Amino acid sequence: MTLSEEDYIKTIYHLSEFNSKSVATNAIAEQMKTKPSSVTDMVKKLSEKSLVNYKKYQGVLLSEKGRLVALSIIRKHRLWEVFLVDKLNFSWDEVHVVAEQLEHIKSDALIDKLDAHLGYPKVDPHGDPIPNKDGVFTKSVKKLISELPVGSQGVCVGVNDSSAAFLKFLDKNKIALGDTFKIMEIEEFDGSVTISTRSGSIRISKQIATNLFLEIVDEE
Amino acid sequence: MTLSEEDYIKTIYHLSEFNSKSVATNAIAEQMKTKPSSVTDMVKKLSEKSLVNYKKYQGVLLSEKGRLVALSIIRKHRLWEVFLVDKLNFSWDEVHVVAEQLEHIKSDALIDKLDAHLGYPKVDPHGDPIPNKDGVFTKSVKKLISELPVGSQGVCVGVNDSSAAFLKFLDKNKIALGDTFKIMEIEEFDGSVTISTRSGSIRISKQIATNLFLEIVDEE
DNA sequence: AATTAGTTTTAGACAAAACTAAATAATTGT
DNA sequence: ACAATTATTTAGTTTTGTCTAAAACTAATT
Repeated sequence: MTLSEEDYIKTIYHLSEFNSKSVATNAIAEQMKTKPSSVTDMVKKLSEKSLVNYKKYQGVLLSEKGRLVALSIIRKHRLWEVFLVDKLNFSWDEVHVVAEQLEHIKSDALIDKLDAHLGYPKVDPHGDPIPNKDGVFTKSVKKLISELPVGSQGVCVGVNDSSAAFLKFLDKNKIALGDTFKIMEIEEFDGSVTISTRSGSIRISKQIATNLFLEIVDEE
Repeated sequence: MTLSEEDYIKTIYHLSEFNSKSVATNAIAEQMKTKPSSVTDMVKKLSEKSLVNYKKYQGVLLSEKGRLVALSIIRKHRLWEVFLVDKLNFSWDEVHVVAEQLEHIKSDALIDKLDAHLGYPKVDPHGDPIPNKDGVFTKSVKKLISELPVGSQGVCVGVNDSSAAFLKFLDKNKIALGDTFKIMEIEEFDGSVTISTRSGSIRISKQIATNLFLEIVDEE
């Protein structure tokens, strides 16, 4: 597998992760900042290696073989992210770019030993699940606060908006990654949400609630 | 810098590491398992970027700029080797191939943090020195036992011959990487050497002495 | 000084992965 | 239903790094 092939496989996986419809050439091109014609070429090549199922004008879907390749790349990406945050003290929002490079390192032994070194983590620093060697993983349970019902409880694992202003707001309100929150009350009128934290209850506006991800603990 | 350019720079560095003569096109080709014509093409390209000094038919030498690039790649390679051995429990002889991939990861922050995480090591698992950020490093003090005078003391950091038979011999005689040895006596007649180890003195043949590297501690 | 053996460079070609421009298929709005 | 729009593919180039084969150079020998 070339680096480029791996990147296409990964992109196709992510584009079909939720809606399991076939993926459009244009969507891939846009995501990868390349041109649709380049996508067509590569998709033909991947199809010949039976990594994707492809028919002209019909979009693509990963084959089972392709899906396993994608999951092995994602496994590597997420394990490296855990390493960068837990062992090298990177902050959660700096790791993606470096992990995009590290995910292409080819060595099964390396990944096995890294996994062991990290204590077989189940999720990466953004709360996304880490597939095991066989591509098996628990569904993501990462949700925006605004999507959760009263009573939900979870660990804050990420933000949508990483502007300086927003991060400053979080800091001021003593909200940090890794904190555990519980949804106490949802105000129907304006969508604001009251959450309880270690340091007491606070009310956050709808805008904040649509920018904070929790990883829910009591779900499988 | 492309991956390929980095590999050429590194190879040229190693070929001129000891004899500071200019490096022959053929030598580079042989080392890199490529053809002399390919080397010429690349060397022209590197010359245009003033990474090497090159005149037709005269061989190449790294420029100061090129030397610093080489040292930064070597720094990365050796730091990753330390990581693989110290943190992931790879054995000293498995790490080179993986480190050849890891050395190309581009992130200054990553290398700084890795360096700190490893405790700012001075040498890699083979006893080779690790350049600092500015390309400064202490000369290698790695020597074969057969090259050392009586009284020398050092840490065993590597072997020349990594055949199963040789490794088995070392195991049987309780010689392992990381052990400290002192040269007690050299037999002129057959070149055999008596060394003291933690577990007592043993005599090793000249053949063994020319296959074991020590890193000398009391030298600059 | 000429020959020869070995090394290095040139020239032309190829594969991979991208591109542009043009052609063709699919979809959508009226 | 069909014209207009949008999406996709085809065809032909470009770039990077490689290759082979042939030409040119260097150095050593006669």
